[in-house]
Parts: sequence; structure tokens; C-alpha cells
Amino acid sequence: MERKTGVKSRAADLKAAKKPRKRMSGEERRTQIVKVAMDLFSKKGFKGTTTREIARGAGISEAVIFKHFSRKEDLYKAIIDSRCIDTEGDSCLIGMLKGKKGAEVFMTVAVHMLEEHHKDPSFMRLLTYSALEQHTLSELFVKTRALELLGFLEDKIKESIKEGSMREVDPALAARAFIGMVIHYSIAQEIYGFKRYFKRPLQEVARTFVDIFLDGTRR
Amino acid sequence: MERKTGVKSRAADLKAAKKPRKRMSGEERRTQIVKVAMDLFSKKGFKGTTTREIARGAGISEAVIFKHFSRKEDLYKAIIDSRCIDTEGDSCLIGMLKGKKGAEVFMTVAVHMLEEHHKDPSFMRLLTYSALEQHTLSELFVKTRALELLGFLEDKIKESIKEGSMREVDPALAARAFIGMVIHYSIAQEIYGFKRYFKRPLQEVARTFVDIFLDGTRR
DNA sequence: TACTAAAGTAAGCACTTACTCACCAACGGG
DNA sequence: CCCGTTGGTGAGTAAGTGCTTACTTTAGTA
Repeated sequence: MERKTGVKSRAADLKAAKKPRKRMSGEERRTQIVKVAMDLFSKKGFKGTTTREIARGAGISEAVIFKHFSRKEDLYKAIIDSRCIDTEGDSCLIGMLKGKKGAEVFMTVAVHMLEEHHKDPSFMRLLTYSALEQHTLSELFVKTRALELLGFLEDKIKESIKEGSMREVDPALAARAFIGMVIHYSIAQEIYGFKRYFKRPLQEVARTFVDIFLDGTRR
Repeated sequence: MERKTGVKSRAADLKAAKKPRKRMSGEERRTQIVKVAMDLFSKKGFKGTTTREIARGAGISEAVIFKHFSRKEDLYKAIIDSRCIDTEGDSCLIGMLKGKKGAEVFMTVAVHMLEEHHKDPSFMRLLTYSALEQHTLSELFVKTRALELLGFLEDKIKESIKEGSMREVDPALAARAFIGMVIHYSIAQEIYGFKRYFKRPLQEVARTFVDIFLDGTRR
């Protein structure tokens, strides 16, 4: 097989037949690639995902990926931007909580997290991968979202203690206890595959956890 | 460069000089390799660890690994054998619990798990990797150890309900709530790096979680 | 409609990976 | 002291891997 022949003749073969694929704008393509990458990273990890797979998933050649992101690593950063910086994710949760108080707060948090993680476990998976692989994604997430939510709950607990509706507990530990119940349930179900052996309506799960927590911290 | 020359002349070069290393027995070497592999897998994941690194870690050439394990994958299975089948790990926990009852049971579980995970987070990390990568290790672990412990706690909770010391809760959900607090604390500390921002004596953590749980489920 | 900038590609480079093979040397029993 | 067994090696190989390059095709606009 010669190297330089037949360069022109190729295109004709595929001509009208196969692909009515649309050409995307740079922006569109970029966000599509990030989406595909996030999906694959969450399923197979950063190291477990090849740029070829991402390209195939997006229906393009690898070179396009590297037109948009000079290194594979940069895809991770793009994912951070699209999920940590923008308005999606947990910060809107904090927004939902602003008006509420007491029991309602904890119920809202539990239901929201359980439902989000159930609907789309991919970000949770990605985050776990990134924590194990010591990527900055998890560090950033912890520093912004996680500590933010924990701090918020901590404040609520402090309030309740001052009000007298809660007994004297370490507010930070109590907050972690509550979040632990909720998140570990999601992780066990979706990542460890407990859902093969065990299932409950999420509303019921949330109710039970909130009840245990509030009764468990009542004065 | 010719391909077949110089095959014999090489060994002489390194001769007496460098390595006073001891020759291990097959058994010794095997278990050493498994140990090194487990350490590396837990730090960098299965895909993130190369057989070269394992060899270097054990101070041998790659070929030795493949004398003992015909595929890299088999190292995973060997790790399962050495940590899931034998007497270490959680099953001895169940043993410790046999005599005890009520509050004592939950305190023992919490302290034991928090301390084990803190002392050596590597198995927890390995397990998490394996769950994400959908290896059989996590499946096996869940089917044997995890469901066993959960079942045990469930029974204790049912007992307490029958006795009247606990109110009517879903015993399976309650057990998961308790385990969730404890495990998620460990995971957050050791994997997500919360320990950079937050620390408490483990005894105190256990005490707080057990109190919340028991008060939260008291009649 | 002709031109150009940007979207897209096939092919392959330089390197790494899991895994192999032909060979070597230390030990120990005869 | 020989010699077979067995622990151990250096140098591969084929199949990937991230990333590049030289080139083609399309869409918008002057």
C-alpha cells in the first residue's frame, strides 16, 4: 500500500450515502465533548477513558477534541467549570433552603440529594473517581460546595441549640452525621450496587433519616 | 543493530557488584507481590497502576509477576482471597459483637470501623475503586461482609423494637442510617480529604453518632 | 459566486502497556 | 561436585495511548 496515493478518491466513496450529520458550531461541539467526556469519565474513570472513546461517543475524530482542549486533562477542568461554577448543582440547594427552618431544612436537603443522585449518579461517580485519583475537581468541590452546605447545616443546628429545640451536640459532627446518612445511602445504592438487593421510596428514606436525626438531637 | 548478537555477553557486566538481594521462596514472593499490588491499587486504582510499578515496588522484574499471576486481573482476585476470605476484616467484628447488646453493639461497630479505616484506609480505597470500576471485588464484599453486618444490625434493631426500647422504624433503613454516618465520615476524612479541614477524636465521633442514632430511634 | 475561516478528517508518531520468551544462576539433594 | 529444579532476568512484541500533522469540506459573508 502506497502512502500518498488515493488521498482524493476517498471522499467520493462515502459521498451522499452515509452521513447526514450536521456540522456543529465550535461552542456546540465543545459543550457536547464535555458532556460525553463527563459521562465516560463517570463510568470508567479518567484513566479508564480514552480520547478515542470520547471521540467515538461524540461522533467525531480525535483531532477535534484536541482542537478544543489541548490536553485530555483540560476536559476535567472544563467539567468543573460546567458543573461547579454555574448555577446547577448544590448551590441552588442552598438557595432553596434560605426561607425554611428546622425540620423543613433537613427534609429538603435529604429529598433533594437523594433525588439528584438517583436521577443522575454520574456526577457523584465522577467526584468519587476524582477524589481517589486526587484530582483537583474533588478538592474544589469540597472547598466550595461541600463545606458550604455543611456550614449551612451547622449554623442551623447552632440556632436550634440556642433556641432550645436541640440538645448540646457538636454541631459540625451532627451535620456530618446527617449528611453521612443521606450521601452514603446514595453511594451504596448507585455505586456499590445495593439497589440490586434493597430499595425504598426515596421520600420514605428521607423521612426516616430526618426523623432519626431530629429525634436523635432533640433536647 | 542486529537482533540476535550479544545475548550471552550481558550478564558478566553486572556481575558481583550490585545486588546482595535474597532469593525468596515462591510463596513469599507471591504474597509480597499481592501486598505491593494492593497498596498501589488502593492508591492509584487498577487501571492507574502498571505492572512495571508493581515490579519495581517489589524489587523484581515484571516477568516474575507473570510467573505467579497469568494476568494482571488475577492480582485482584488474589487480593480478594487475602482480605475477604480470611479472618481479618469485618467478620471478626461480627465475632466481637456476639455477646453484646443494645448500645454496646453500636458503639463497638462505630469505634471499630472508624479506627480500622483511619489506621489503614487502603482497603476502603480499593473497595471504592473496585465499585466504580465494577470489579467483582466490591460485589463479593457487598454480598458477604456488608450485607452480613447490615443484617446483623437489622436483627438487633428488630429485637429492640420488640423489647420496646426502640420505636417502630424500618429496621433495614435504620441500620443503613447508622452505617452511613460512620462510613461516610471515614470516606470523607480519608478519601475526600476532609481531614485537612476538620478533625475530632474518633471516640468522640463514635459517641456522638451512637447517641444520635439511639436517641433518634428511642420509643 | 468566490473567498476564507473554521469544522472536520485519515493517518500516523512517539511512547506506554500488559504480557512473553529464551536464557541465567542460586540452591540443595544425590 | 554435579545437575535438576526453581526463582529470577533482559530484551522483546503487539496492541494500545495521548497527541500531531497535513490535508479536505463546509458555512457564512463581502
